[in-house]
Amino acid sequence: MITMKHVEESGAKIGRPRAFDRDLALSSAMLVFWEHGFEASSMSILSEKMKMNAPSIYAAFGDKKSLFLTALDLYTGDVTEIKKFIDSAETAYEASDQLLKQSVVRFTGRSTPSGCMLASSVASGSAEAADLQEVAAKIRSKIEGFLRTRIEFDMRNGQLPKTTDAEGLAGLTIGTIQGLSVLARDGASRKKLLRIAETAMLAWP
Amino acid sequence: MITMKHVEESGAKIGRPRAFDRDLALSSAMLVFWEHGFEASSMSILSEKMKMNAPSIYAAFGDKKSLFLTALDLYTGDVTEIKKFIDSAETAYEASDQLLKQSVVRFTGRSTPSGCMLASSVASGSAEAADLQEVAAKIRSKIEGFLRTRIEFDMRNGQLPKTTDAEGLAGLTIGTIQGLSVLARDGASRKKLLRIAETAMLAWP
DNA sequence: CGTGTTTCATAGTGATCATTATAAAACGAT
DNA sequence: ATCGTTTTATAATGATCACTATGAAACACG
Repeated sequence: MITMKHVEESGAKIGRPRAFDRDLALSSAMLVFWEHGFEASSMSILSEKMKMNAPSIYAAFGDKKSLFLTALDLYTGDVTEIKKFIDSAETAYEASDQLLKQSVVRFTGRSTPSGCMLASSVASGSAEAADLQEVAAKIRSKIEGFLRTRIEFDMRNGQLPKTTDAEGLAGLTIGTIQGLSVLARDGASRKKLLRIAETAMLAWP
Repeated sequence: MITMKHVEESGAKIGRPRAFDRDLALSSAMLVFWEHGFEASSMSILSEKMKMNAPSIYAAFGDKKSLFLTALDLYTGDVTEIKKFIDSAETAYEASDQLLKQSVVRFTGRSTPSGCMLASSVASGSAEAADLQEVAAKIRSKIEGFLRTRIEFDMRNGQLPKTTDAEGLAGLTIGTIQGLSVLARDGASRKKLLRIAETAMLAWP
């Protein structure tokens, strides 16, 4: 165990070299989960798309749930980065507008599945996968909290009226993003979704 | 075959009587699909909740996809009724507002699963279930069309400005409904969702 | 070259999937 | 009571599920 750790830390290669690129394989797994969701993504198709045998996947990423969570991490990125983005925006309005527009762009990428992985991959599922739904819910809740805090900040600073419904606007933004994901998966064009996003911003004072 | 048809038409009972209530069983199936989605709803748990053996289910509803489609029909009801509702409303604004509010109520019912069966049950899935996703998409598209037509009607009648973005508002309404479903499944309260719905209506001119 | 270590590839594990074959049960009609 | 019909219940079908046991392959090091 000690030698193992030492070897890993020094970066020396011992034993048979891996035949896969970890980042690439994880990215492939992300795309599979993104497209088909957690439950409908079988280990066999994951194995195929990741170009890894099942035992290699388990050795590198743990079981299917762990793999999914790691892939979800790759999809969402660091949530504190989102907070930074929201806080560093000119206004809460601008932050929400950008969030919506960037979501639309991401949901309609040509080289990725349609919609939002966070929204669709665990939208429903068996009781055994309920914990994954909670993970997704918590991420949404966090982002909504960031937005709401920023809106309240703007209200105190006079950039938004004191009567603004921070909870309503933050919820609408997150809700609209999730709704845009559904429409994107239905095949709606980027142009149309951008128009819906613009329309949603009309709700702001 | 001729006798069979005749017997069915005349309503006479022949053979062993069924031990299940078709409507009740279908309703139970709907609840299962609503909660867990199409793929995660196994025939074994459907069989349990419907209080029917698998062979009885297949005899009465066909295969799993047919059962799902029949259950989805029960959930959505007659879409032309929705069109009637939209057209008979005072205004397009009122129709959209009512649609949002009724959706929230339905998504947060105490005796039913959270969220929208149309939105969550086929939000993702295997390639073999892609046809079901299309069915859901078409229903959404139809309702969106009804709304858009009504908005354009109001624009011509002067109840809405000529500059109104009918596509944007109709899309926002449908999108928001789908987004509200996600938030409902996350555990958001009816009160909070109603506030988000109200906020969405602020986008109207 | 031989040894230790790690990963690879194959082939399996039992469990569960949707679906169905089989036959007994329960009825109306004869 | 027997027959025809329909539904019941049990048990099985092959396929696929997530996951793993096993052993060969491929490297660094002595």
